Amino acid sequence: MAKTNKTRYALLGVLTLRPCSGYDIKKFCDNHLNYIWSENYSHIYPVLRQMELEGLVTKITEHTEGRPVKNVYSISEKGKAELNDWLLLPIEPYSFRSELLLKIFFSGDIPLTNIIEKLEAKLDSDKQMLEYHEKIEQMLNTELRDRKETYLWRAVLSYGRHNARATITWCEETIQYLKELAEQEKL
Amino acid sequence: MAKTNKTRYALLGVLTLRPCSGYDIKKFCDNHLNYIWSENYSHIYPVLRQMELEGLVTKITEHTEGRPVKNVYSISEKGKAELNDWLLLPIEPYSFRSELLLKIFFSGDIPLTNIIEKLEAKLDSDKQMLEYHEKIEQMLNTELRDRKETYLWRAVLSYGRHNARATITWCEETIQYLKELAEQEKL
DNA sequence: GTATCCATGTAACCAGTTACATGATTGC
DNA sequence: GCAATCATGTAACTGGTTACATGGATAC
Repeated sequence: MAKTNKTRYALLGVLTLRPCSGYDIKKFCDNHLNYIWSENYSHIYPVLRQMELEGLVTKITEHTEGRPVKNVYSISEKGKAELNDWLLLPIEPYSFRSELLLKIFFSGDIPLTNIIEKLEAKLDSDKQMLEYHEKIEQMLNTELRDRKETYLWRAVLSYGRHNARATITWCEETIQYLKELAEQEKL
Repeated sequence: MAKTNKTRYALLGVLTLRPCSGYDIKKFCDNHLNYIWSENYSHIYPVLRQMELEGLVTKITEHTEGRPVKNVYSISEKGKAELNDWLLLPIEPYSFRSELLLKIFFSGDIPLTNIIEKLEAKLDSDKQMLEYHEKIEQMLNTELRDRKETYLWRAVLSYGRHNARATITWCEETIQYLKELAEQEKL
């Protein structure tokens, strides 16, 4: 069997929070799950249709004047059951792949300045990630504070923070280290 | 164009270190790149053959008595050039996905004990990862110490260490936090 | 008048996974 | 006698990406 399709569970998960269109789901992933999960339209729409056929979700088509037609999906009892079964299963082994680390590993003949540039880009993006976490944190303390899942979302957020900080520290250390090496080479 | 095939660069990279068979490459990935990159045979072999056709690698078939035939590949000048071009390019944006975090995010109706189990499994695997890092560290200080790329490998290893430690801390904190919650619920 | 947002999809492609197939040698 | 290692591959599948296609409404 091929790797189980996790997209369906991600979509079902979002639908437990509230009924959504494909467009809403995409927005939710981009705005709230960005640092955990990502999806794109061309995967969301077919999976939603497939799940409708399987009876995991139900569709209602909304017509509003002056707006495009909107297909709003809700999770069914069957869908909830399937999601629950999956949530209980242990985590499948995951093969980590990092283009950045792979490149550095084989960069013996690449100018140090080029490697440093890559590290600085990574540093930037992880700093931005931390700011993004701040925003989510604030949301957890305001509009989302009364949802029963808040404590879990806080835990998930905390993972992102720990790892972003670790990466930032590593970037800074490594940039420093490579810069010192570059200095020595010049002498 | 679909996401560029990074497997070829990983294979080319390994071949810059020494000529290898597909089997050797797989072993190298498992033993040395485990925390950066992974490959499996059914991808390695076709990609090697493809790269041979493109003139990026050359093949020599070794016949040794009492052993299976071994196809040893070496990187060509053209292959080195292609690898180099890729190494110089900036890192492509990467969409992070974590099954563990996704599950936790949607585990509002799942028993806390189940979530804690998953965290303990993650904690274990990251502790093992740290031990594995120790081994590589020792290799860097002994048999690999005279290779010119050692300083880069050290940097890569350091990433793994920083992130494993961050994850371990997060797991411990979160387990603690959930256990306290579970206690409160019992009261 | 231009960019962004809302909204839904199809077509084509391909990277990577799982399962299958084979067989000799070495170490416990 | 059994498991692990050495060694190479094919077949089938599918998840996910990119590119393409459309078009009205709203904000600047």
